[in-house]
Amino acid sequence: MTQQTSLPSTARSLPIALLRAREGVMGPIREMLTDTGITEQQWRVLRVLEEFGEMDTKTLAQRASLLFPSLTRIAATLNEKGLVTQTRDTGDRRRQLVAVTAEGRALIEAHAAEASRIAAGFRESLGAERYEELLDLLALLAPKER
Amino acid sequence: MTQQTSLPSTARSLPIALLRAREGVMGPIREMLTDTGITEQQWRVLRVLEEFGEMDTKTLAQRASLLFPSLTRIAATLNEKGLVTQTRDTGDRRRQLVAVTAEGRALIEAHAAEASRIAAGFRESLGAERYEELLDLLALLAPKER
DNA sequence: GATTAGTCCTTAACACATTAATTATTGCGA
DNA sequence: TCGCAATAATTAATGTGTTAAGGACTAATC
Repeated sequence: MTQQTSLPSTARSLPIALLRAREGVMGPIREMLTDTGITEQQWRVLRVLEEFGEMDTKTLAQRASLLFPSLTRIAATLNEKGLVTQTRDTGDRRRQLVAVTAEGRALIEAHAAEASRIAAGFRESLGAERYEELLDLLALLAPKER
Repeated sequence: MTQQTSLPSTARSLPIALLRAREGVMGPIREMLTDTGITEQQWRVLRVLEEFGEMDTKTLAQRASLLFPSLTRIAATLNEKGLVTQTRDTGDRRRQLVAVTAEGRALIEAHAAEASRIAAGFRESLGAERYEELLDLLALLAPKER
C-alpha cells in the first residue's frame, strides 16, 4: 500500500511559478540596475525612501519587503555610498531613522524614465486589466499584516 | 522643472508584489521543511527528480529553476546526505547524471501529504478558477525558453 | 592530429535570505 | 532602585542568487 499522495506537478506548482515569473520580470530591471552600481534590494530601499520620506528601519523593512538583518547591511552600504543618511532617534536611542540624500534622489531620477518604461512594458504585454487583476491576486497571497 | 517621471508606487510594483506573494506562499512550506532538514531548493530538486527520473544537470537546473552554480552546490549537499546519486555520463564525460535515491524518495513521501494539503489550501483560498488563472498569468511573465 | 572553438560543469567572489544568538536601550513592577 | 521583561538593532552562521572566470572534455577545422 504505497501512499501515493498526489503532489502537484512541479510544472503547475505555485511557488515555482512565482519564482519563474519573478525571474522574467527582474531580467530587464537587472539590466537597468547594472549601470547604477547598486543592487535590486538597494534600489527598492531608495524607492521606498523617496516615496515616503524619512522613516525608522522597522517601517522601512516592511515597505521594502526586507528582513531586518538584510536591511542592516543594506543601509550601511547605502550610507557608505552617500545615498542615504542614518540618524539615531533622540527620543528613543534604540531606534534609527533613515533618509535618502540628494545624491540618492539624483540616482533614482537618472533612471526613473527607463524604470517606468520597463514597468509599462509589462503592463502592456498583459493588458491593463489582466495586469491589475494579477496584482490583486498576488496581494491575496502576501503575508498577513501583523 | 523637475522631471517627475511617474514611477509606479512601490505598493503596486510588480516585482515587489511577486516577492511578497512568494513570501506568503513559502511561509507554511518552510514550516513543513523545517523538520525535514533540507532547504526549499533542495526540496525542489528532489521533487523534480522524483517526478521525471534521472536526468543531466542542465535539464535539472531548468526544471528546478536553479542556476548552474547553485545546482552544483545543492547536488553535492544532497549527495552527502545520501538523497541523490551523481554519475558521469559514460558517452560524454563532461556531463553528469543525477538521480534520487530510495532514501530521498522516502523523505518526499514522508511529507507528501502535508505538502499537498498546503498546496490545496492555497488553491481553495483563491478558488480553483482564479488559482488556474493566476498560474496562467505568471507563466506569461516567465523568461522565454531558449 | 594539433589548434581552435564550443559545451558542461566547477570555483570564486560578493550580496542577500533566513534563523538564531547577542547587545543596547527602554519600560515596568517588586 | 533594582532587577527583569520587552523592544530595536546588530552580529553570526549557513545556504542560495548572481556574475565572472577557470578547468575538463568534446567537436570542428585545417
